[in-house]
Amino acid sequence: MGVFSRTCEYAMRAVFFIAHRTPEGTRVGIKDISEGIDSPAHFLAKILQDLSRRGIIHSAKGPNGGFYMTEEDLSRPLSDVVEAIDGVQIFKGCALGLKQCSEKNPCPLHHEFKAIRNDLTKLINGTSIKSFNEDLLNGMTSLKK
Amino acid sequence: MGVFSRTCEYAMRAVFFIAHRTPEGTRVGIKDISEGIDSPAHFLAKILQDLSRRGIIHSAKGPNGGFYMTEEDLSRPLSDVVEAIDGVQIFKGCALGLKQCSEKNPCPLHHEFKAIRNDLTKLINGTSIKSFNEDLLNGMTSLKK
DNA sequence: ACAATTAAAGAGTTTTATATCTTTAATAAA
DNA sequence: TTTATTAAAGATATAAAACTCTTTAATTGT
Ligand code: SF4
Ligand code: SF4
Repeated sequence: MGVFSRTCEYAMRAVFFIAHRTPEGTRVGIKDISEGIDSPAHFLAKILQDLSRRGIIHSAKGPNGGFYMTEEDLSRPLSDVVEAIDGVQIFKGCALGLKQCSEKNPCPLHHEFKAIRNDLTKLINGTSIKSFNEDLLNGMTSLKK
Repeated sequence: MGVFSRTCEYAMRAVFFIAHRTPEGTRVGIKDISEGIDSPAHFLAKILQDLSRRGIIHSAKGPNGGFYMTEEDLSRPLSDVVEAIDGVQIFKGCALGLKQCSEKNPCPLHHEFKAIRNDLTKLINGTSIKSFNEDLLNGMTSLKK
């Protein structure tokens, strides 16, 4: 596995996809999303239900229903998605899996690892979904496989 | 989970522990190691068997047997351990789990993420087990929980 | 040769992550 | 009010990771 769990990868891709596809109060269905980001539809449904319950994205049932994101949703940092799925371990946890981190008595990887962890936190926490989305709209980036 | 799998965390801790405990041709048994790094003994045995088969550490059966590391073993980068257990995904894989990485058409996280991934690679690949071990011997770092 | 010690190997079990399928509830439009 | 459409929820199923227990093989010292 990479840095994030597969579930979390799907979640992030889906969030970018929804953000990209629902600019003006429109909605996008689970089928479109799962095809657009290449993930199993039913599994992704579970993930989006979870994000929706947490208020990270929004959804509406019925005809013309689907998933969408409000301006407030878009202004959230990507870390909200990651923490909802994978928790904070990736931002706070130890490289060697030790329970207590001591600055006084650190494990061999401590100093460099901490810097890397901080950079990751800064990237994921310090940038809004919207700003990633703007890159997508500018055609600079892509979610296609 | 943190950056590495739990199995990989055990492997790294065990390697540092063995390096620390077998300075002059001595050996250390699975029991001592598993207690020293707080991991399940039989499970760790499997992991060390694997590392031993790959020549990353060495072992000897019988009385006064156990695990040990040669000078050559110690000079290896920690990335050998990580790659043996978790593979190269962590160093090469995409944040969003996309299959093909395109510099031309990158995913939204690409640029910053790549930098972080490179830093991690540099840390794990660019430093020998011995040098971590020297920190341990100097009492600067610890594996105790 | 024999007994003791140690890792290696084999064969599970348990837990967690990932994935699928079915049924229900909400909404909208006719 | 009925039908179509959509997400939510529930119930499993499958696969992978983590862990345990038992047996075997190698080595040492007596
Ligand atoms: S010493 Fe550093 S790497 Fe180790 S657990 Fe603490 S913060 Fe994490
Ligand atoms: S675009 Fe960047 S983050 Fe995305 S898969 Fe490629 S290298 Fe990884």
